[in-house]
Amino acid sequence: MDHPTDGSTHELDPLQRQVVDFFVDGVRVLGLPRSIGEIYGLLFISRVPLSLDDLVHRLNISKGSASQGLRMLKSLGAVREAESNGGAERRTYYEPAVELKRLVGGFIREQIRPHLESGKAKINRLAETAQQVEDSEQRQFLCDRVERLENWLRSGGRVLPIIQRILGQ
Amino acid sequence: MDHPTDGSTHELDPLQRQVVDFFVDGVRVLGLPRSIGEIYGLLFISRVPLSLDDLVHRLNISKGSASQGLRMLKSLGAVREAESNGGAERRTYYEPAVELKRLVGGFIREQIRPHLESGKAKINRLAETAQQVEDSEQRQFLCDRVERLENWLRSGGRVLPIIQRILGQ
DNA sequence: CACTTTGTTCAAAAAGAATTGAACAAACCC
DNA sequence: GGGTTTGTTCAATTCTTTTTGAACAAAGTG
Repeated sequence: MDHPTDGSTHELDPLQRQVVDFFVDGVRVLGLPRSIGEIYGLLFISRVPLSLDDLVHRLNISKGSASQGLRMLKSLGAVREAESNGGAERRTYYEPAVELKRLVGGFIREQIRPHLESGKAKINRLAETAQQVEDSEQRQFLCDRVERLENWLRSGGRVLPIIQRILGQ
Repeated sequence: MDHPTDGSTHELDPLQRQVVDFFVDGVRVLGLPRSIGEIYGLLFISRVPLSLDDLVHRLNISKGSASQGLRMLKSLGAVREAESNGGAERRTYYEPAVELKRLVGGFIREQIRPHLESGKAKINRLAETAQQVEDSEQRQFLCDRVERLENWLRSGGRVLPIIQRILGQ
């Protein structure tokens, strides 16, 4: 009962290592944990879908890490469950989404939009507070600043769809 | 010898607190440390430039933190040293850059471009390694993937100037 | 020069985030 | 039901990053 899904069971070969490291660095820039990069990287360079167990063994990470990592990658739309061949396979295998459009879209939806939304809410509260300041000079200054923040977020909101459009070829 | 630069010396008032927290959250999304958000936030909501000491006292952070935070903010182009009034002032005061264009430009230059560059370098090495794979099917697959990565980075490189242009009004 | 004021540096401590692993659930099989 | 295989959850641990604070430099002042 062994599982050499791709021709190799343990230990990444040097090229796989290079790719995994590339993605580890990549996701760190995005503020995502290392394991996410490892998992996605290995899937990205695999010709066949891999199971959770494959990931655990090949990357030397815990089942917990692999499970949580896959969950997040799924929520980002960066991996999907592969269509099982027969119906006789109960283990699920994962394959990467490799279109930049999808990856960027998922990241924006899951990681950026929510922050923009909560940012807007905070600014609204801020505007209220600023309105209540007695001193009119000071109030004017504060309202200016708040307005500037509103503009920032508006710009952010406008730029996202454009990014998505450009990255969708 | 006291320094109530802005009318208050200690303790942020509720509005200042709200703004600082807003920026603390904001910079965390960008993967920058909390202190950066605190410092920029307080400067952003101050009508007059503040000194390192002002920041230390008002934010309850260490001199070390304030010094390093200001250094980073300067390198990002997010704060600048204020023109000293007379010449009789040896302490330096800081004020925020409040144009989104500048902030985004600095972030792209300091945090994004370098990663894109090093990413390109890694992909080049990757391409070499992939070329040397014996099995021609496997080599074909790997080269496809590498090419895809190259496209991703190219797209990234193309999108940055567009973002900058849009955010510059 | 001795003394103060302002700011930087960096090793050590604290805070925070990710990973582990063991316990648990769910689904399948005999 | 009892046993196995697959996957999830979450408190405890480990690892990373940030912050602190004390020592140090630099520059001004009397």
